[in-house]
Amino acid sequence: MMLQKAQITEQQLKKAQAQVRRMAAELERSRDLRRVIVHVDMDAFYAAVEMRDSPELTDIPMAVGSMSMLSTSNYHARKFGVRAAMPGFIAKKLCPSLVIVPTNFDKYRAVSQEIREIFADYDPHFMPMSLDEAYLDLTDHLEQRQSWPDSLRTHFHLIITRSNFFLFCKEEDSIELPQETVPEMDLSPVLFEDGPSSSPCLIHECAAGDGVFEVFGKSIEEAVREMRFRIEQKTMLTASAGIAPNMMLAKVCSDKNKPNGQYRLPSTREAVMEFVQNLPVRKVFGIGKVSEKMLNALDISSCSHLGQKMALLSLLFSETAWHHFMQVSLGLGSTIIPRHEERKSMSTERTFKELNIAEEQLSLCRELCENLAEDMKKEGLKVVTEGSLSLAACDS
DNA sequence: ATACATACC
DNA sequence: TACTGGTATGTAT
Repeated sequence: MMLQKAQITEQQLKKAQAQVRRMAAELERSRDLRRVIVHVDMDAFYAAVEMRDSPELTDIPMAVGSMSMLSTSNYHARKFGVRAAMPGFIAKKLCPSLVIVPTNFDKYRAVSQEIREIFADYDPHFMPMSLDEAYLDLTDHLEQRQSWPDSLRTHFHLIITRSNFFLFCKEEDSIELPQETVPEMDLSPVLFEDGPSSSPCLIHECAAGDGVFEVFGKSIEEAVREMRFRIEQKTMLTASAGIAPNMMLAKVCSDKNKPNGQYRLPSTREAVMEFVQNLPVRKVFGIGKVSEKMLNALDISSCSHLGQKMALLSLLFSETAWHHFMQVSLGLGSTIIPRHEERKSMSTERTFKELNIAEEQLSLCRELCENLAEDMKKEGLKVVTEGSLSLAACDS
């Protein structure tokens, strides 16, 4: 690429510059700042679930995974440089006291289901990206919200008092509470005891002073704060969120005040351009280790550099890659969240189904691959991906 | 069409 | 001792 770069003439660059200007103007015309896109991301998800369920893990560095590979680590462990996608045995060298907990996928799936129920209240067409994160379009919710009474924006705190008294609320629970406790609420608060020595009058005290419930406002920030609050009440886990006019920016914003925070990028061209100027290219979804290295070699590390070198990039990268860079440098991204149901995925099952592969054939392929893997190990060869091999065998 | 590469969680 | 596994998409031939 550097060789190619050296052969570029002044004239080529000039011509490209004109092209870039035309494209920028066209993209600018397509800019849409009307949508409110939110990216929600659970904080250190797997690790947080394990810490929640095992209190002895809360104050120590821990990670979820195995000696071969870690999925994620808690913030304590991150101080030692222990990261997701790091082999456990290397993490142990960085942090000898690290506790590694095996993954409990079923548990994370269950928690994921819980948070998705909350997401659906704000955007029935939200797009889950993994068990712990999702994109939501809050534009419609926000419009509805403006005419909502306070009661629909009221949510209950979980209170743990000295006498082990809990009060919290779930809309779907139907357990009755004495009327005088929380007046004028559509929601039914639930009251239950978790200790022998408790007195109901505590509720009155809390309701009057400490704010057992909270009324959230009508702004986007309040709506997102409310959503995060509900997630925390329901799962005892925290989430971070980013609010922006498109998916690309929302994703970056959700990382800004992590953990347990949120960040809103105002929906104005000026704010977006300002934000994008100082944004390291590596932060952008789709620009990974390799692309970063290539861009760095061209003295590009932030998105402002990206914008300055678009003409050069058009001569070195493919049309699609260049187009992506172009969008990024202008702070543009998708404002339409592909609908959950409409997204077609090439799942393993689907592949098998479409290729008309019988369960029998599949297990035969798997067996074949297992045998092959065995033989390879005997020969001292490294087996990288057994699962994908069986899929490849079927594919062929 | 196929293989290989990059990226994401 | 030990460096994933699943999915999507881009690039090269």
